[in-house]
Amino acid sequence: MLSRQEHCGGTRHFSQKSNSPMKEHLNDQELRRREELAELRHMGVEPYPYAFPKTHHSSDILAQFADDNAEVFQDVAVAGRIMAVRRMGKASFFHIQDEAGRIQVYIRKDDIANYEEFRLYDIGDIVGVRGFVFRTKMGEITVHARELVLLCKSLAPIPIAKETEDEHGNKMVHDALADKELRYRQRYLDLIVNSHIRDTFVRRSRIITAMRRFFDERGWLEVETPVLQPIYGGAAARPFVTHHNALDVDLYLRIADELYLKRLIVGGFEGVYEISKNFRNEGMDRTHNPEFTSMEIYVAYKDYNWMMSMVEELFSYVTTQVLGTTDVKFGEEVISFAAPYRRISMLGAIQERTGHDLHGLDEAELRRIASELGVELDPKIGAGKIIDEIFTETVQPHLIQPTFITDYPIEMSPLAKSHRSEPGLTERFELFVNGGEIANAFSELNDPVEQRRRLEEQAALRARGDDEAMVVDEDFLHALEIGLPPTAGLGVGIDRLVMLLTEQVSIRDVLFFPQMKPDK
RNA sequence: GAUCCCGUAGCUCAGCUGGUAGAGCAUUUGACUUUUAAUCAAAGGGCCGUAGGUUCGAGUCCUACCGGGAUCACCA
Repeated sequence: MLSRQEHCGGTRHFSQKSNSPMKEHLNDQELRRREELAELRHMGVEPYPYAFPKTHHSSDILAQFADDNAEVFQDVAVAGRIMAVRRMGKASFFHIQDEAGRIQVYIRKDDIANYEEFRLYDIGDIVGVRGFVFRTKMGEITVHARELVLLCKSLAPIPIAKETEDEHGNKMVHDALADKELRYRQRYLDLIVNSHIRDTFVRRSRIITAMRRFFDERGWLEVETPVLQPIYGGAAARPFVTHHNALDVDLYLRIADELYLKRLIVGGFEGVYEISKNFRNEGMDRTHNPEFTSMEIYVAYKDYNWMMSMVEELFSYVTTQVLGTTDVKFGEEVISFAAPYRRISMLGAIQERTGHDLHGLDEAELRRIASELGVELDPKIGAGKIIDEIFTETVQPHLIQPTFITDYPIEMSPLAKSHRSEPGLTERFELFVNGGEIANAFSELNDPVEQRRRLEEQAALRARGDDEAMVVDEDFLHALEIGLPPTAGLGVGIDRLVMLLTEQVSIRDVLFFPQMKPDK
């Protein structure tokens, strides 16, 4: 027996793990586990074997086992991470956790050849168990082990959360890993210890899968376009810059897919979509991560009216597929994604909410109304942005149920087609849900002369110091000169959609690995 | 970028107007062949985020910095 009490030397704070290959100081638990590892090897046990033929998930057994069908479960093999151990001398119970949940295992010295080995196992180790299923006298469905195999010796301790129920059946969690920084930095630990957060990410995956299926069924093609771009475009945002050594040129990480996808419509595809990471070099907060996922789709021969109907179908489909209903609970609200959604123009929505008709007003008049409404304005912004500010302050927070806001000022929408009947506006809509924007779409501007003029206006803004204004992309303009058919385009912020459908208020809770400052 | 709050054992946290660092769980040793927050007995474990300062004396007070969280600003 090793004398494990002799190790009371250096300890290391749990959160200060460095990436260096050599750990300078091991705490007592880490030292002990290394000694156990050596002892296991000395006993001839391979602590890192190659495979284990498991037959069941924990949930399969718990769902299907009944006392009168016990013979069906005479020979099961389960595997997972040890999460709790109760040793009673010559017999022990422990729980293992697999992808689907937890199940209890019972081992007895009489039944297991390597019972002695078990004293060298720890919480966190991964084991395989072969045996039969039974119900303990306390009523818990349990695997009675005939064979116990170590599959992975864990060298670093994991925080142990214990869950109990009070007399009312309310679950209480003790000693959970609650520190958000640790949870984000070591998401693998978070997933082990707070296994319910897995559900958010499973749902995220299903949302994206449902979207793909919806598009694929309609014959639209999933495509990939460059992440590294010589000229960035398609949105108003600051980019990340990187450098290609062989070409000796700076490249930008994409801020949007838009301009490349439209090139593909020029090339003859009639429906293309892309689900991809975009990168914006801006602030981080509850709703912004520097890299985020968006879905953009472009369909030829359609306009934004068609696109609104498509979005209604899409979100009805996705919510039904993923949640089984179009009614989505979010906090106190129940949001209905059943079609149709309300459609109202931006100016109409402002008039409805404030009583002010902003049609045809000049900048001075708009500023007067803004200050009357208590909306603070940057003195540099023009008429279009003033309208947007008024909208954002007075209308947007009230848009809880899905609402299409249509017909945005032309200055804010350099890639959208001018409105067919409303001067100064574009055929653009955004979909607002629960006070936030989750989709943005337009009838795409395909007049190459007008597009050039609009991009040159952006360039002028840029020259005056607006570093988010767009850059003139000559190749994109050339593509438009070749000819883009009438096209409707849509972008959906996937992370925000996932937040909405998983009842999360922080983007960090729908990203496995949110951006963090480097750990020191 | 601004403001506020937080940083004490592996985890969750207590530590009052400054006076020798605490609890529960986890860990170690012993007992225990149907336990389940297992139980019972004993034990080990702290650069009190970092660096200065005030003080006879700082986990506690002051300053700066680092890290985190929240709110606001920015960001379609």
